[in-house]
Amino acid sequence: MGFTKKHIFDAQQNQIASFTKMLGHPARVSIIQHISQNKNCNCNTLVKAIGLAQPTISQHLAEIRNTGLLKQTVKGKNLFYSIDQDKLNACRRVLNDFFVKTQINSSK
Amino acid sequence: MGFTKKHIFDAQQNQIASFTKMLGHPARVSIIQHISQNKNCNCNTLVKAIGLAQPTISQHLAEIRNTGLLKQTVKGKNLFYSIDQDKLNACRRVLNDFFVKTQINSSK
DNA sequence: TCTTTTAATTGTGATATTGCAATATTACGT
DNA sequence: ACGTAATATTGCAATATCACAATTAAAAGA
Repeated sequence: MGFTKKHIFDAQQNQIASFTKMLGHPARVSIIQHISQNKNCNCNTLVKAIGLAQPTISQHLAEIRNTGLLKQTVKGKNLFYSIDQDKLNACRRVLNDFFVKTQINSSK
Repeated sequence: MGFTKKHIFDAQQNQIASFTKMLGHPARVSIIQHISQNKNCNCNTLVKAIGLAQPTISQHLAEIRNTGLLKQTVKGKNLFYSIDQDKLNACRRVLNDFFVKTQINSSK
């Protein structure tokens, strides 16, 4: 087959999987960390800092962007990225809820 | 290429990516939820509850097991799974640390 | 011993992901 | 208009993932 059978799972399970799948690559973890720690972080900055080719970084950025975690600001030739804190908090809450439920019920 | 260049990232980034990658499939999210909510949960239970074929469930279980998140108890013919709470807590702390750092520094 | 149950393993086809070179696009500077 | 810088897109090869049928392995019960 090769594709995930998403339809047999509920919305919350797919949401958790979607966010963690996006985080499931060290380059994307690193990109998010860089953006959160540096103002005026653009694609070139990330290419130099991380050491992957420009198309590769651009592609990872697109995947992060697709989850809604990034905000963009155009300044001249540059496209600066920042983290959408509301979206990040929402993801954090969903994951936290998952952890809480996975812990409480297991103590029965 | 096709493979991840893990060596250019640090241990923490790879650890976050490794755990979230494991969580990045709704079947594995569902399996973990089932195990945490039911005592005496075995492979067959999960096959019936989730609706994927036995080898598929077994394979997902193996991926979760490889991150160290599962404990096993043999009772007769059955192999019951439970969540390793220490491991889960460790993953939770690492992820929480990631969230905190991603939020605090972005407010500068 | 033979059958049944439980679960892991193997093999395979389909699809997705990773990474990059080459190219295209867009906008700024001259 | 032209050159340059920044980034996205395209195309491609290598590898990984997903799902399952068939098989194997191990243990329980008759």
